[in-house]
Amino acid sequence: MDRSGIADILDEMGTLLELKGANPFKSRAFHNASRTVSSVPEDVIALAKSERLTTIKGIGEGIAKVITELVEHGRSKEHEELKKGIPPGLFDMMKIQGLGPKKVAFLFRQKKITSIEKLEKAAKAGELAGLEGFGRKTEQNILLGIEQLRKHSSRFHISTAEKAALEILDAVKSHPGIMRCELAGSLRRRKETIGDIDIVASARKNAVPAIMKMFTGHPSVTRVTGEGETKSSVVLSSGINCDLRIVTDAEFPFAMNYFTGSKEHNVRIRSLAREKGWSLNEYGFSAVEEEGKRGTSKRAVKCRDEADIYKAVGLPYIAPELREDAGEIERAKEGRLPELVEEGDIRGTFHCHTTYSDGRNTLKEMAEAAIALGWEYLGIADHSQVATYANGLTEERVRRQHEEIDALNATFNKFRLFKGSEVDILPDGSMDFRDAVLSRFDFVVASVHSQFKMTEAEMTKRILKAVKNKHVTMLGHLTGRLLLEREGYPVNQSEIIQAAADYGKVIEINAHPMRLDLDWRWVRIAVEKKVMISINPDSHTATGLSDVRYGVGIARKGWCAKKDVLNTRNAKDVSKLLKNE
DNA sequence: GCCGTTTTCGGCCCGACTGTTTTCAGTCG
Repeated sequence: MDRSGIADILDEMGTLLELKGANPFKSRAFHNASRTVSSVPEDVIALAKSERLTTIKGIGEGIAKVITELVEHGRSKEHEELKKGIPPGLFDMMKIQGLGPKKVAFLFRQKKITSIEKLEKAAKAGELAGLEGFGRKTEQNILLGIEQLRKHSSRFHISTAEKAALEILDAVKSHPGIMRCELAGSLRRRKETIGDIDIVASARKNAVPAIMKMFTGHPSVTRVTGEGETKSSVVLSSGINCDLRIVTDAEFPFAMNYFTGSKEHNVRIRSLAREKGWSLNEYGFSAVEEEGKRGTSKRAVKCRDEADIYKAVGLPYIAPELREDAGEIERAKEGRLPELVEEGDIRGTFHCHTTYSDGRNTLKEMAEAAIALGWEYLGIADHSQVATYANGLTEERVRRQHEEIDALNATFNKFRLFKGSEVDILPDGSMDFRDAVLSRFDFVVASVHSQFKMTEAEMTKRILKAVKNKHVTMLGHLTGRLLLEREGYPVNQSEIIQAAADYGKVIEINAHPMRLDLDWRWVRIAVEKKVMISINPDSHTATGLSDVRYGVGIARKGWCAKKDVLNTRNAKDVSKLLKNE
């Protein structure tokens, strides 16, 4: 069993423990271990085989045993024991807003409800109201929750969420009573997909009711699910939940920190605060009352911004993108946080399509858009010949495109177009152009566009062959990770990243918002193995070039420093690097 | 189940909101 399979089982075991009403800290240990397994840079499989799993923080004797069993036999006895008597439908039921493990387990025990369908039937028949802890209101909310679950997938692409968020954020910000107001949550942490939108604001006390009214009455709001003095929740027309929290200005940095999360990061920061004798919540630090020591405890710390909070717990500022409790706190303690790449460091990008294949804009228009962004170069990479569906270029058309690029380059002052191609990796792992043609490009992006239904081993072998091809400089949207509804294909990312390191290849972060398919965890592993990263928008339009920022978000999550990113180099250095030095 | 510069036992982050209750449990983030 591979890493993600192990992570899934551990997570499921955590949920099973919740459903069975086990010690909540025990179930949390499994959920934590699941996250750890999918995010540590070490090779979990190898550690299991050499009995060194417990060297990983958060994996002890018990969970190590489960992982080892999964690696060796593909199944775990303890997992199977836990699953006994728990219908799989209960997991679906827990996805309904307002239904957690306790209520789901209760409904199962009392009413033998084992699926969303049965739950819906019971709720519609009015059989739930009157049960212990259930009333009319809960029954209605369950039906609404089911409806919402069916209508919308529970997560949204960052680009969709950002658009919806900025619209309502601007409206709230415009209220004269607002002092500070920002996006928090996973949107601020720049995750590829967003569960809901969090807005944190500070405001004058007497303006709060009016601001809440303005928020819940915004045209993009379709349903108000909660309205309180400090917090209101709504559902937007796009189906995304959006929360607004209003605090005082002194509390603002604490609220920002708290609601930016991640939850796991917060837990760690709060522990650090505790070690220093403070309790930390979304409003500030307060002294922990020690028994018999009343009044002697230290004074609360005032913080103007988040950096002050980190300073108070003995850490340097940690950028939101890093706050996943994936090693950032240890690094911060050691003063070894990376100096993250910034959007402003980007000097150009690669893997862009034009009207030569399936792009919407001409070479010249793409170049002009890049110049308008202040970039120094742009890498053109239209499709290769086998991609007939995308109007892939024949050898003859490649020649013509190169002539046009040469002519355009002659007209530029301080800008350059690089000649590239997104060449298909054919099912047998060979490339879609002859070596003689490949050698004419400044760079070659190798991508899979066909025969997705291969096994993981077959697909990995196919891509590894391309990695070893000396004309290939860059691997295009390569992990085939399933992101929301998009089709994916299975590959062994570890092996491919290792091969990229061995053969000096560049790995692409596909910045196209619908194709953010390189998980930040893998970016981080690539960075640790010193693989060069390229942030490419896979743009088919001139306006799409600015999508690079989504890739920058993922790069930052993956701990990319400026030096790890190809696009931060000047044109001359890029040329050298792509020529394989 | 995991962890330990006080610890191998006894902690493990914390508050708002909701809907159900009549003082609180469950859920969420």
